[in-house]
Amino acid sequence: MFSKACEYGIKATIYIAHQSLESNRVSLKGIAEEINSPEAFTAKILQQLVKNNIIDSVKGAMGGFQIDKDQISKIKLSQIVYAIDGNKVYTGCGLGLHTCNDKKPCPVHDNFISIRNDLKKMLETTSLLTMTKGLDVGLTYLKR
Amino acid sequence: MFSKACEYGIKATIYIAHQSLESNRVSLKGIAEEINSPEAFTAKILQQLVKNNIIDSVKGAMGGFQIDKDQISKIKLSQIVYAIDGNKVYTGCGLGLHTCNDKKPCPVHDNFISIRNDLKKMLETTSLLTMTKGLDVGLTYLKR
DNA sequence: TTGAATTCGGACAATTTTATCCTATTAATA
DNA sequence: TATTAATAGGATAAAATTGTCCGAATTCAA
Repeated sequence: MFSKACEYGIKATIYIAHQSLESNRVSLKGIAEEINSPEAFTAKILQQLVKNNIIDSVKGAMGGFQIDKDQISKIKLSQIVYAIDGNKVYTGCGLGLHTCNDKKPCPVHDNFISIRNDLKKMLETTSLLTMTKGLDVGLTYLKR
Repeated sequence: MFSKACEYGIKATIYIAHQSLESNRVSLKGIAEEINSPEAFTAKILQQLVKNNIIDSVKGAMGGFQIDKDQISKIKLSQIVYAIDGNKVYTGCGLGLHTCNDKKPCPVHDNFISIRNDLKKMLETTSLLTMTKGLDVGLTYLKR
């Protein structure tokens, strides 16, 4: 569904948010360990998230990544996905046609449209805060 | 959502079905032209579909690809997708976790599960016949 | 002010996916 | 039976994605 890069990005953002809620700034190394991802590759993805104003970075010793506490409930899953995978999740035709719309639909257009809409809606309504919820009670997990 | 190979596979199968309904056997070349796909690559995909008993092939002059007329309503979109992309559409966790289930869910597990179920259901209930329907009336398209 | 810890960014490498090429095999038909 | 039109299949190439390495820049703290 998403690219590997996007999966890492989502997990990293959730972890950063979770730590930010407890006022902890986290390092690349810590993130990669916690979400089980290749460190250098994760660094690239974090850079993208920084550029897209989803997370903040602080350089230098004691530096790291963090998210403003009051942003955590405002950031939506859709923003993270968009920052890394672009809008292909939303726009793409199920069969990869360039022009596929209600007027010139592909043979599976109608079937896909509703599922795509549901997915879009879900991404746009799921907040970062929601995704961090289960973490501390050990209800949800970021690795394994 | 699907791989390029899978997209070509779906389009090719729809085209073959459409022609088979009119008792026409079609060649690789004709298929590739009709669905706008690279010929040699399409050949590989057709081989997979043949091996998975979704389409039939006839070698030699006047050979080509076809589908038994009475199979066309029985073949489901899910079979085509499975033959080419395997079961990752069904099983994969939204964040790519190895172990992600109701007992140890990832933070987006519940959100994904229903969309995934809807997708699965759609793939399993959409028949090849259904997908060929709009084609002859010019209601749906395989290229552009 | 120097050293250590850290992110940034460019270049590169490995892997996977997509695509091509060429030869072998098969079958119809002249 | 020879020719021709087709699929089958192996080897290879190109492109995209995933992953690594290393030096530069920045910041903290001794």
